[in-house]
Amino acid sequence: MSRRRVNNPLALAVLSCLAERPMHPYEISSTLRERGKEQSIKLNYGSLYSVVEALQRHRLIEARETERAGKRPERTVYAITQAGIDEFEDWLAELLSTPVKEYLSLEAGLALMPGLPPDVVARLLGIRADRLKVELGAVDAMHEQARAQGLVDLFLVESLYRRHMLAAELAFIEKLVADLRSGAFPGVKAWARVHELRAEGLSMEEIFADPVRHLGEEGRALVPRE
Amino acid sequence: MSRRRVNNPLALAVLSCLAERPMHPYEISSTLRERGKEQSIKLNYGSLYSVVEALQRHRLIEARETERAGKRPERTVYAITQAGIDEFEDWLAELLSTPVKEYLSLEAGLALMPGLPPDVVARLLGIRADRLKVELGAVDAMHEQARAQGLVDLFLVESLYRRHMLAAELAFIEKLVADLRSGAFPGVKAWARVHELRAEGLSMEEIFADPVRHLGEEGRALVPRE
DNA sequence: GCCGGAATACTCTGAGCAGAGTATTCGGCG
DNA sequence: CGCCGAATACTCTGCTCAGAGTATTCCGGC
Repeated sequence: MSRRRVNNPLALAVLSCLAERPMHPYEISSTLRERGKEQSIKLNYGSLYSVVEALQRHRLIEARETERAGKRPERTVYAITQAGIDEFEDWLAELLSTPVKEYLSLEAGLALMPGLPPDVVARLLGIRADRLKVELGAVDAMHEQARAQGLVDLFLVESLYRRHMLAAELAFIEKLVADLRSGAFPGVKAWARVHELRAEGLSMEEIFADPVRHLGEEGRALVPRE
Repeated sequence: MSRRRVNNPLALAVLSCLAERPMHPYEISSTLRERGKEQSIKLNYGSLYSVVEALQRHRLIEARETERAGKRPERTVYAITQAGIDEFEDWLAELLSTPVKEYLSLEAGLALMPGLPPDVVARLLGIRADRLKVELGAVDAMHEQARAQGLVDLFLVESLYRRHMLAAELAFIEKLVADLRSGAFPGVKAWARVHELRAEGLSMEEIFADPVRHLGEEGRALVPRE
């Protein structure tokens, strides 16, 4: 089991809404959406209702009343408990203070990148760089609009963080693509050669049985010592 | 349903191993571990075996033989199919070329950060910065050791990416902490005041019914126009 | 030669969660 | 005044996957 009884970050968002005032689940979802929090916290109804149920089971929130406006379906209004407030503050503090290992999809991609030839990888990463630029443009436009509407940085800080990380990724990718294209990336020749040989029908075992013969001096570097 | 029949990145890693040569599941896990890929791709046995089963169901891999060495339990050796090779290349290409929205835990934390008073947030983020520095040191030490053992960048690239992103996060956090502490962060006074008032028993509604009275001129900025 | 710990090689279980589906009601437009 | 689409407000289903548990075997030390 993970540290928290309810692990989904959406539960933290629910607690943060209910810390302001009692609400019913759909109102929680609308509030989060209005404030743009669904950009940072994945929100879907399936999860929302099961998360609310789980929070109630653990007495972090409690049902207040079931009201009905007009002929609309019944809605249960929930309020946060003292235990819920404590959990919210403790959880949020942990989130801010403690880095956790996150498995980024690009990290997986880079880890397996030798599975494609270097020129293909360079082309694909080039495409990624272009797409990142488009995304950055969209984020910037959104920020400008938000500021024009008088929104302060306090409510944009998560988006500013996102922008910062996107820009960092772009910088890394552009450097990597440049090195792959220029040949400055060490071992790129041998890496390309491996794919040529495999296309000719050689197996990995055959190639690495005598790397220097098949790949040249650079091939030696592909085989870790010890 | 998501685009891939088998969605777990671990499945991609399995395909990448079997693209080299047939293996049995436990050998796949050892191979990934040896190469340090479990730093970038979450690997646990429960997932591994269900992922292998799913890949087989979709004819991306197929069972070759069940062998037994000595009295060890039976092991099923799997080989990749042509469909599996196609899926591997297509999937990897997508991973490299197409950014996907990932929900970072810090992004969630920052989005909900107004739920704690600014001085507390600054302290917590300061702790995070310290921890990030420790992590960066560990990654650097690991890289030095890997290079000393003759490992080329090709097999470290995902770790270099990770390092780059950690450093970027650190830079963002340090700037943010400095702005919070110096008061350069817009709205920080009003934000602190909201928490004081709440501690005195006022509700959010009461405070925001007349923000300028409770929070001063700065309070106006906390209420978005329109 | 026997004991303990590491390595080998999985299996089981159940909670969580995503995505799709459903039913109702409101508001605006022709 | 009737229709259509958007908004409201959920419910259901099934699959994934994490974590813990299990059994065997090898190996090194005493």
